[in-house]
Amino acid sequence: MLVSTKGRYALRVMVDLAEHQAAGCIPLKEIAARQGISEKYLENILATLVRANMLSGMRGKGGGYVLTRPPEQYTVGEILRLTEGSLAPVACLDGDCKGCSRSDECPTLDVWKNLDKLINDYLDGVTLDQLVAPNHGYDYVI
Amino acid sequence: MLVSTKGRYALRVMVDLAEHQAAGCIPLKEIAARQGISEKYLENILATLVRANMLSGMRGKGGGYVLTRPPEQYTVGEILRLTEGSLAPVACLDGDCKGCSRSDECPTLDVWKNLDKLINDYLDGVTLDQLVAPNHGYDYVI
DNA sequence: GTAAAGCCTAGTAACGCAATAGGAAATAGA
DNA sequence: TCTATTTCCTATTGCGTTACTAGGCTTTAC
Repeated sequence: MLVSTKGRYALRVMVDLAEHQAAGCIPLKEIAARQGISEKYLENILATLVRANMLSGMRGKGGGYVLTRPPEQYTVGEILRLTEGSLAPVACLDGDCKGCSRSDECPTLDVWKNLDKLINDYLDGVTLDQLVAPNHGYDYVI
Repeated sequence: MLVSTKGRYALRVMVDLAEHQAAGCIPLKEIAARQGISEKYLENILATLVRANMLSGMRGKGGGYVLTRPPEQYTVGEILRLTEGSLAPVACLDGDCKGCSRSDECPTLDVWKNLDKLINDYLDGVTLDQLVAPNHGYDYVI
């Protein structure tokens, strides 16, 4: 599996925040309820996004999370690479294993490289605003 | 990780067999040595390929493995789908989880579907003969 | 008959994933 | 200042999958 729950949840949450950005700070509780994800698990995921400055978290009463940029400036690729660690389709292209002793003569390496580029290019071409439902684009603030 | 060692090894072995097909039956021992893969582990992988009729195994002295079709009739996609079970990039598209209760409204589902198609289409477009090293195409039989 | 090969069923150690637990620190409002 | 609400931080745990390993049986050529 290329993308685990962590990455999938992260993406859904980012879309959720984009859809509700007009409402300002959104507390984790609200996102978790809306998305049907355990609050504790979401905490981990949001922490990763905050540390990478994709979100900012406001503590205390009335706090919550907000996007740090407009939705069109996030790509799906960067969100997934961050939360998954890597989107490499095989270990051969991923950090540690890089520089396999057979890479010079490996007949399959090009397939993996092409696949890797295909995946990353596609996901880097999709931005968050493209995933926001049309009817949510202009939330009214109550 | 989309593709594990099982799929990677399977692909390398298939290429190896394609390169040496002129030599007839190739015993597991020889492939394992050439590819630097544990014999016992390779056994499992080859068993899967044989059961799917991608290879045939000849028992007894002088036995070994041969391709059942010409290399240009194998796609990388079918080899990997067989050995990996599935090439779906997310669990949402894979057997059990299919029909997630949120799929009707999921804003990210299209991304996964597109990615899935991209991956499978690419891998189905690459055939085994394209991975065979040029100098191995016409092995001399000794 | 024997050596060389594939076939078959288990078993196991290590790892990563998904989730949980418990508390510390910050903040707004009463 | 007290309290409720919220994020932040560091573990820990159960579970399934991956990557192998073990041992024995069957087939076949010489």
